Amino acid sequence: MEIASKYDPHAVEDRWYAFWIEKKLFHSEPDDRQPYTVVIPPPNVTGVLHMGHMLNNTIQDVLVRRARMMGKNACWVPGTDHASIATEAKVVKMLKDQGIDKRGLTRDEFMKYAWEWKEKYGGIILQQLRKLGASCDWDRTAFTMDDIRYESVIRVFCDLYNKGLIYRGVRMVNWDPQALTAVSDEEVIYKESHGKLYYLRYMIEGEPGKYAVVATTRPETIMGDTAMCINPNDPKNTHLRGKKVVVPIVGRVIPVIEDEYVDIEFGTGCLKVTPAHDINDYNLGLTHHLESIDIFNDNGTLNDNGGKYAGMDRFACRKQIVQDLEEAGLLEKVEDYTNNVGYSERTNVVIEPKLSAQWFVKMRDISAKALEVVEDNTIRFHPEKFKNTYRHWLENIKDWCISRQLWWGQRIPAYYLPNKEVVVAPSREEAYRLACEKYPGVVKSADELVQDEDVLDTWFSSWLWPISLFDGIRNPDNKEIKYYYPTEDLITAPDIIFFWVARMIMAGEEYRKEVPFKNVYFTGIVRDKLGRKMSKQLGNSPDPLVLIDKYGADGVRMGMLLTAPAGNDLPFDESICEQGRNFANKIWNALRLVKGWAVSDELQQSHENELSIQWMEQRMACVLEEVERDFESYRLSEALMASYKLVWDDFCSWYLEMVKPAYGTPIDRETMACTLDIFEKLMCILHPFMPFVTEEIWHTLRPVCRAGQSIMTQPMPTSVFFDQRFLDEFTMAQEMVAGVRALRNTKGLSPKEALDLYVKGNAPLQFNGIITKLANLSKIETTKDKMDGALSFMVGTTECFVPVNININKEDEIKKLEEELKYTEGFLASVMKKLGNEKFVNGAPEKVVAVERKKQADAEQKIAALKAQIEALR
RNA sequence: GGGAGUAUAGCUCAGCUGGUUCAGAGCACCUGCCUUACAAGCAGGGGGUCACAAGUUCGAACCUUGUUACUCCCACCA
Repeated sequence: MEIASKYDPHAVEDRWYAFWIEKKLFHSEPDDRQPYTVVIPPPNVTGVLHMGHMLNNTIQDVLVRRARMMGKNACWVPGTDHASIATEAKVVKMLKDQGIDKRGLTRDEFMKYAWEWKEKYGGIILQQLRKLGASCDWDRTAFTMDDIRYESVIRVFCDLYNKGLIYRGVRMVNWDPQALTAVSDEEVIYKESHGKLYYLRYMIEGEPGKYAVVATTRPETIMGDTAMCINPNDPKNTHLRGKKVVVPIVGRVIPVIEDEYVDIEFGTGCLKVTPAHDINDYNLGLTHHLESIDIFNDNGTLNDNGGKYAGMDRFACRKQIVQDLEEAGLLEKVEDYTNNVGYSERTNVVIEPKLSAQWFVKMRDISAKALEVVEDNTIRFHPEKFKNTYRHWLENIKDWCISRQLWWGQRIPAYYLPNKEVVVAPSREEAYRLACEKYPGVVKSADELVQDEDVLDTWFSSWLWPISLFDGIRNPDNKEIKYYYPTEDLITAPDIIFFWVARMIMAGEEYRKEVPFKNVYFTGIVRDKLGRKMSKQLGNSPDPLVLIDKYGADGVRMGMLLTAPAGNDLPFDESICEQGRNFANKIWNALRLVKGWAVSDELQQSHENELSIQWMEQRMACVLEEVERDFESYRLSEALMASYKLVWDDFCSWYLEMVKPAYGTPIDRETMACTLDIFEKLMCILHPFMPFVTEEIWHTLRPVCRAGQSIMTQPMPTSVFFDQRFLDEFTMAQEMVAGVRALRNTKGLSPKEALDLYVKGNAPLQFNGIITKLANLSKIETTKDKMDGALSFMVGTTECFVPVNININKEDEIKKLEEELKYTEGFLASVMKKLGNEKFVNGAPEKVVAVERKKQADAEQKIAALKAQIEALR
């Protein structure tokens, strides 16, 4: 059979993915096996695959595939998130491009367009995940706004409302003037920005010519000023007590109030108070019962309260008002100033604090248990340091603003009566019944009820995800939720620990009385070579599909995993995918080698081959133990590295060379069978990391037996007992081989020329045959005496001699030996110093002292040998 | 402003309870090889004051304190 000398992922990947789908190998149904459930962090339905998704989903796939091979009923549920703001913005833009203005549409018309858009363009990302090899149960694909999830969200809203955990209130919220909606605190990104600090003169009423100076970064908000505030302990402003001042330009007379909130050191110690447009001013307004004057329209332009500036954009107004102040002589000075300004995460416009009526979830009670289960490790965080972040947030938690002034989302099931009362119910009909019950005679038909215009925050759907995916809100006792919940591992990025992770834990406690997952694995953030976060704006993110095309899905998966320890940022450089690609090719060529061997039934298995197999199996057991430990502690990159070295070094570089028959000669059947077994097991170990190439090779190794089957469902090899002493002895044999090779290298001896090897001291005699083969020796003998005129090297305390025909440069040899002697003597000296220290000998554990004595003996022996060799050369 | 974390080879990282020849791995690099599986390869090799300083200890990459640098999170003083 002809096998191409280079592995070509293109020919393989799509074929096997189709095969897995066809055989329904990703699909899970509840059965007797132990469940292993993972829910995907639902990507935005509008999203396209980026490197963060690649990392995140590769990790999930590794865990899921491994669990499946370990005999668990693995279920990885995919889906997408409706992403209110992002999606609505995209649809609005699309409509605009078609010349349609959203404001000219009814809600229903808009929703129709939005759903059409979603059906047409949404979920591309799920298609892309297939290229990566993701073994999601696609039959279960869900959407946060499909019927089950929509209804679940509505039910939860009603339930929490009835429990008194949801309320409507007027609060200062973060207003996004572009998206025209409130956003939660978590969606505001503060960025340092360079602005100006304006010093404005507020004339004191009744004292002509006298004024107080106020420093502000936002002079346009003076129209909303309803007080000036000073600190009662501020000596420089005592003269302002009880006075009234005149707001510049506006002319309104406002009182001077006193509050310790004001920082005496900042500016002049005078603060203008604009309760409608600053959260701190708002709080001052509450304490001092100030009037609130809202000067902005929802889109960030000034409203009628802005007087002559009405209709202007807030930033244009700032410019104009500064000019007007200057002309009026009311601008004292302007300084450069750097402060933090909040931007909307979604639209990147400056957030405007705004008073408005919104719906909130009371967080205090609902969050208490959520802290506990993480503190007591019912849910484990990997890495653990994120517990700190989590604790800090929960201990300072604020109520969650869940209403959004958008159409794309679950519409809030609150209905207003003509008498301004509100009822909350899952449907208009039920709301009507409820209204009749609570306020008899107020409404005559359901049509009279006016439903709240707002939709719910997208996270208000996502927080139910692990439950709603299995319909556990609507049917809390159904078979699926009982089987699959709680899920096992959650893989997510640390930046949504509050948005999502914390809230899922709360929802889990509230609706299942149980945690939603047992482990949370926080991935790092994928950055570029310069350490910048990869983002669309910067254009520094490679297209994952192009990478897959270039290096193969297996290559990219491996590249990502190799440098991605949990919680560490991943400085991604495309070149690391090469390592993955090269590895796939390496295994591929091992396949070519093995498949090229002719098998003979006549041949007896040699002792060397038997030993080689024994070693390889033990070595595999040893590494498996390590891999299992790594998986238990979620150290995936280490598990992969250990597997990588097992295959490349132990299997390819050593084992295959050991059993490889001489060119043109066959291999015995027994060794061939064992080699295939080992090779298959290695493919199983690698399968979770590199699903495609391992499936292809697994089939090619034994095409007839494996037809119609998949490596996916093979049992994962587990570690068994291994003899460490045997492995150590082999290590010594390896060192002897390496010693001979090094001699050839430094002395320019051809690898083709067979050499003799004489060994003085301890040697792993049982491996002589193997050493002979790998080092290309004609013979290997033990000797009691050192040999003159031969090249030499040492393995531990064992001396090895290789007689050669070339002239030995005695000076060079002596120099080399003397260097080693010097090092060993230094080493011995440090050992002796330790052993000479009474406190050490008495204080250290016996075992440690014994080790030191062994070091001493070995070093002394080595020094004697080196000295003798030098002497002989002289 | 508050908190957390990190600092080990050119790069990315291991290094567990302080003690094994403990200073490691992979990549990169250097040298020699197209050896009939693989140059996406083989064989061999060089490379680190474990950020800095002090302390604890018989013994410190590891524990303590301080210093410096970087990263992240939270808060949002106009």
